[in-house]
Formats: sequence, structure tokens, C-alpha cells
Amino acid sequence: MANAPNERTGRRIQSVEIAFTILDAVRKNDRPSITELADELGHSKSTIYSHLQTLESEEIIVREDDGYRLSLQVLDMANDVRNQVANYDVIVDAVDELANETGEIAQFGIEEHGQVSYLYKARGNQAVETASRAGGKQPIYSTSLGKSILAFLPPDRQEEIVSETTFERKTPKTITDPARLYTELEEIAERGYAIDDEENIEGLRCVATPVRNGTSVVGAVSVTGPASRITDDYLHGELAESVQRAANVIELNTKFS
Amino acid sequence: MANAPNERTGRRIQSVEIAFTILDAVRKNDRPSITELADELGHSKSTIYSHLQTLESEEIIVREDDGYRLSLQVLDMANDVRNQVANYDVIVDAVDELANETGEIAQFGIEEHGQVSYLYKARGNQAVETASRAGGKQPIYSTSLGKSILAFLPPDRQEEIVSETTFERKTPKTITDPARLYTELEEIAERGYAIDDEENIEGLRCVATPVRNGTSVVGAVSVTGPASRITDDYLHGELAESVQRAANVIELNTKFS
DNA sequence: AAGTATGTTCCTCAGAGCGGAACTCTTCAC
DNA sequence: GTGAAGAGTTCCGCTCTGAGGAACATACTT
Repeated sequence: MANAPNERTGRRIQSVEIAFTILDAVRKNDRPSITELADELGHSKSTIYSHLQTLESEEIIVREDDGYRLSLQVLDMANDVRNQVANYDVIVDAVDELANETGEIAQFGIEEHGQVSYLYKARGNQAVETASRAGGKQPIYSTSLGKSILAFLPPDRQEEIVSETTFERKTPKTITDPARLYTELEEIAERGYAIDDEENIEGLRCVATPVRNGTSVVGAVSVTGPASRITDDYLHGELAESVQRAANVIELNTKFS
Repeated sequence: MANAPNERTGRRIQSVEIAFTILDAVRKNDRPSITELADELGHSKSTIYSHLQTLESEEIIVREDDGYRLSLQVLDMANDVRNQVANYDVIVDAVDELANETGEIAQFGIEEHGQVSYLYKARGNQAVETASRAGGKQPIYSTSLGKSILAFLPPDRQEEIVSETTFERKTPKTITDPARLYTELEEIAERGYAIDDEENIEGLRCVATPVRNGTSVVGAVSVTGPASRITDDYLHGELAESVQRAANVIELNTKFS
């Protein structure tokens, strides 16, 4: 809708693309019917029909009286994902602990397709409400998680991501200039942690540190709180330390393959 | 592997089936490579290649240095599923409460493709360990959840499911005879709750009641515990009541569309 | 420097998959 | 109770997609 991602090389398989378009529509519309989907997606009823049949026989969707919906197999897949990405239990423990310790929101995220995806989110007892949730995505350049990951990625990958990114201003403070981003990434690499000073959401500041496996970055941990509580001193002092400690705990407790 | 499900009517779309076969392999193998997948699935490298390209551009899988894995978008889908199926928050609250109250495992499940799928599981403070988890599936005839749902399904749907089911003996007490199942379903319909007396896993007994929306069944709640603690009196008395209370809470707090 | 593994591209032909239209079956209006 | 409207399902034919083989590129091994 907003971005035209990688056109890349290699052939796309049309029917598979159609299938996922349908899946997406089933996700977003509430129990759509065949005709509904055919209209919305601009395909013939017969096309949609065979696709739905296929998806149902794959047990990825379920047909009910009032329309199609996703099946719980997706939850099963979600379990697998959590453990493929990282040692999920270790991350949950560390992030929970960080949230309790600070009272704020603590999160773990990784880079995917040039964006940050959240793997886990925990809320401390005075945490503000935010829309982010596990599985959600945010720009890499406007979040502390994103920048901290980016800063420690190999240069070629770093450039690849930046070059494929279209910068959108999310707040007055959002970085929208690649050059500006690169200089900040250098700072981050030196300092060891990244901050987000109301660059993604107004009123919110974050600190994040990368979680590494040897030299490569696997993800990052962050704390998010209201600008009113997160003063400069606190952010660069105690909070940065807490976040780094959490990242260390994850690194140590994770047995990377 | 064990069962040949519905051959049904309607055309299947081959390339979509291949795509999901690949997805499945990506789930189960640890970061497989293209060649690995080509060998395992018996397709040419070029076929696998274009499929992986497609799946990656759909952002459903991610390519990393050491192979492909599922993307966190799956977690996002999981969020959608939870709320499509039912009012997830209401269920979580009620099931947690039930687990605390009894100290055992409490679960909520629904029927999908003739089986029981778990939507949510909570563990009380003396709960035994079981392999079941959200997204997992179990036979409908050997679980209290399954039987309680089945008992309240419309007769035609009930028969459809039973006729498509192949009964496998899971313990000495498992029901493997349709006739036997039907008579038990009648009992359940009268009594209002179903039990599983070590029919699915030896040493475990369960009680379950359906959760209904008007006349139609949306799912069921259950409690599972070791046979040693779950005596006949307790099971048919206090425990059955607790489970029914939980089901009621869910029914009342859920605003069905 | 040759050898082995991978990922990538090219090409071709069979047949898969899309759309259109016909056919059921149910639901509603009156 | 009858007709119309809408849903889902089936059928069919033509086009062009997608599967596979093989050649090419690239990265590691030894």
C-alpha cells in the first residue's frame, strides 16, 4: 500500500500469490463467503472456490456456517516460529524480568525484511499502553530496536536494508535522511545501545541493545516509557544498563546452534 | 501419515499444495536450504526456488544465512485467529480462573476438521505436565473436550464427523466403536458434561462442558488431572460444577456476533 | 587449481489454472 | 406457493503458467 518492496529476481508463482491474497482477506474480513471474496479480490468465483478448497484441505482455513476463517493450525505454526527464531523461553524470562525491574514496557525484536518484528512484549506495572504486539512490525530507522540491530549488522547487509527503505516521517523527530541515519548508527556501534527519542511515537522514548551470537546480531531488547519518566540521565544511565544486562542474560542463557 | 482425510469434491490447486508442503518442511526442518528441500520433497531445485521466492515475497518466510525459516508474520496471524474463533480475552480469564480454582490443567478447545484443537491452556499450581498446547490437535472421540462438543452438534454434522473418523486406540479404555460412541454422546447430552476416563492418555482423567451460543456449540472447557486426585465423587461433583460454571462465565461474557 | 557443493537463470512443453457460463439449492418476497 | 435473487458448485476450453532439466554462477574444500 505504502511501499513497493523488492521486485528482485526470480519468478513468482501466481496461484500461490492468489492463495495468500485470499488468506489475507480471510484474516481481515470477518468470515467472508466465496462471493464476497470473489468480488473483493477481483477473481472469478470458480477460482476462489478451488483455492478455498485447497486451503481447507491443507487445514489452514476452516469453513463454518457463516463463512471461512483461519484455523488453529496457525497457533501451532506460531509455536514453531517462536522457537525457530530464538530460544523463546529464555527471552520471555529476561524480558519479563526487565519489565518488572523497570515497570515499563520491555520488548524483544528481530530484523525481518528490512523492518523490526516483535517477538515478545512484556508490560511492567506502570507501563503505558502501546499498539505494538508480538508479530507486529515497525520501521527499522525510527525505533531503538531497529537501529540497535542495524548498527551491528555487517556493512553490506546494512546498506542493502537502508537502500531498500523508504523513509516516512512518523513524528517531528523521525530520522528521514539516510546520511543522518548512518552517522547515528556509528554512534550506536560505539556506545553499544540505541535510543529512540520520540522518533516513532510522540511522547515515548526507548533504549535498546543488540543481542548477539558471537559476531552476528540475533535481535535486540528494549525498554519503552513516557518521555516524562525517561529523563536523559535515567535513559543513558540506569536504564541503558538494565537493558544491557537483559541482553547479556539472553546471550548467556541461549544455546545457539 | 496415519489418516487419509477428505478427498471431497472440487479441484485442488497443485502449486498451492506444493507451497504448503514447502512451508511445512520449513516448519519442521531447522532452517533448510533449497537443495535440502528439493531432495526431501522430490521437486526440482528450480521449482522449490520459485516457490521460496514467492513465499519470501509474501513475507511468510525469511531467508537467513543458514537457511529459510518462518517469519514472525505468523505470530501476527495467530493474534487474528485467536479473536476470530472466540472472544479470546474472555476465554483466557475464565480458563485461568478455572485452573487456579482446581489447581489442575484447564483448557478451551474447539472442533476443527473433525478433531479437537486447543485454543488456550492454563496450568494450576499442582497441574501435571502434558504435551498438549495451544494449536495442538487431539482425536474428538478420546477426549472430554471432543465428546462434549460432539454431543451438542447438530445430528447431521455429528454423523458426518464420526463417519470420516478413523478410530485409533490410544489407551485400553479408548472408545473405538462408533456405536459405543453414539450411546455415550447421548448420555453426555443428557448429563451436560463429558468425561475422559484415561481414554486419551493413561493416568489422566478429564471433565468438559460445551460452551454454547444459543443452540450452537462454539467450543468446550475442560479440566485435566491425574486419576489419583480425580476421584469419581470429585469428578462428577465439585469438578463438573466448576467446569460448568466456567463455561457459563464464558457464555455470559462473550458477545457473539 | 581442480572439485564439490550450493544457489540462480534459461528454456521448453504439457497441462494446470483461470474465467465464463450453466446448473443446484436455498432463501426470501409477495 | 410460486418466482426471483443470491448463494455455492460443476463443467469446459484456451491460454499461458509453472514444473523440470540443464547450463551457469558462485562460494568452499582440499
